[in-house]
Amino acid sequence: MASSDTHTRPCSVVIFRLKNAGLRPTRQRIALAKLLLASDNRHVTAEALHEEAKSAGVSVSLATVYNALHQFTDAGLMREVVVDSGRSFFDTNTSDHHHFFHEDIGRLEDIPNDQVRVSQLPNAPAGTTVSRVDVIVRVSGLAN
Amino acid sequence: MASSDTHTRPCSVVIFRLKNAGLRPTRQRIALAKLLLASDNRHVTAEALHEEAKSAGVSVSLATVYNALHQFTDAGLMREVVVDSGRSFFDTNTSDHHHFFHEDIGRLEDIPNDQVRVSQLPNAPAGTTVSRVDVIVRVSGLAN
DNA sequence: TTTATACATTAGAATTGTTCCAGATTATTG
DNA sequence: CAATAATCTGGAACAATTCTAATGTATAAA
Repeated sequence: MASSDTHTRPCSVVIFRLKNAGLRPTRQRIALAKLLLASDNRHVTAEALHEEAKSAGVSVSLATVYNALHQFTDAGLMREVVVDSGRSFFDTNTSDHHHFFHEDIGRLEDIPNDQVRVSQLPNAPAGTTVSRVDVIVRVSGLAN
Repeated sequence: MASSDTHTRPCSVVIFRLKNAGLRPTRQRIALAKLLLASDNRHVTAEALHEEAKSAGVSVSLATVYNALHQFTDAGLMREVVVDSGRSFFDTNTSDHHHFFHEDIGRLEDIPNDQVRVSQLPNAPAGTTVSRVDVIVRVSGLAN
């Protein structure tokens, strides 16, 4: 039947991605990956994803959401962005890019790649290597 | 006597700075300000400053350390830097500058002002204004 | 000075975000 | 299908931070 097809196809893509990353395609991981990896500019906290899953009718524990986010991150399917001490954001865009952080509403937004240029960087301190350079443009509503 | 002078002078500077910021120069705030504001490149967490105060023989509660750090920050005497979800760093350097973050030891280090140039920045999203641009160069030891 | 008052400090309780755990479940392999 | 290894789960444990209500202290006014 047709409706089965519509469901099967995106699922298999997600399953392939998970297997490819060395992760067993379990019900929970498939559901979370479907929510997340459909778009390449999602920025979620664990809590928010947990809520989203629940309201999508998927039953997952919060611990599993944390596990999955870290596993996806370790596998290179997502990355973690630190903008707020107190909670972690996970970003489905794994390409080299930077962020706006809306301080008043606590929301992250990608900055289009060509709109930030860091033309000079220091050498890494002796004995270290650079693992990443983050540019965070903190913005707040005009009202503030 | 001479030794009294040596103690009195820096104290009065700190008291002046506190009063100037609209903060009552209490025993606790004076002690913390002395520890912090002597140097313009200190990066502390609340816990670390609390320990430091204790081992300097100053009795302050952790809650007061948190209060003082936030008040100093609000008054523009320090600023908060977010590099690690899970704890906050406070920086005594209030001038425009950026940071190295040593991921393996959890230490922050100022990047000399002239060693980072952000030559292109995006416009702030409609309805917002930029409150700050942070460049964080994450480094880790060669061993990793 | 003293006194009145507003502001600060404190210890410990409460909250928040996250990780840990031990037992139940499920995907995979043969 | 059975065996096994990985995964999931709810709740306890944890760490950083904030809150609270009682106590203490700086300041300004008398």
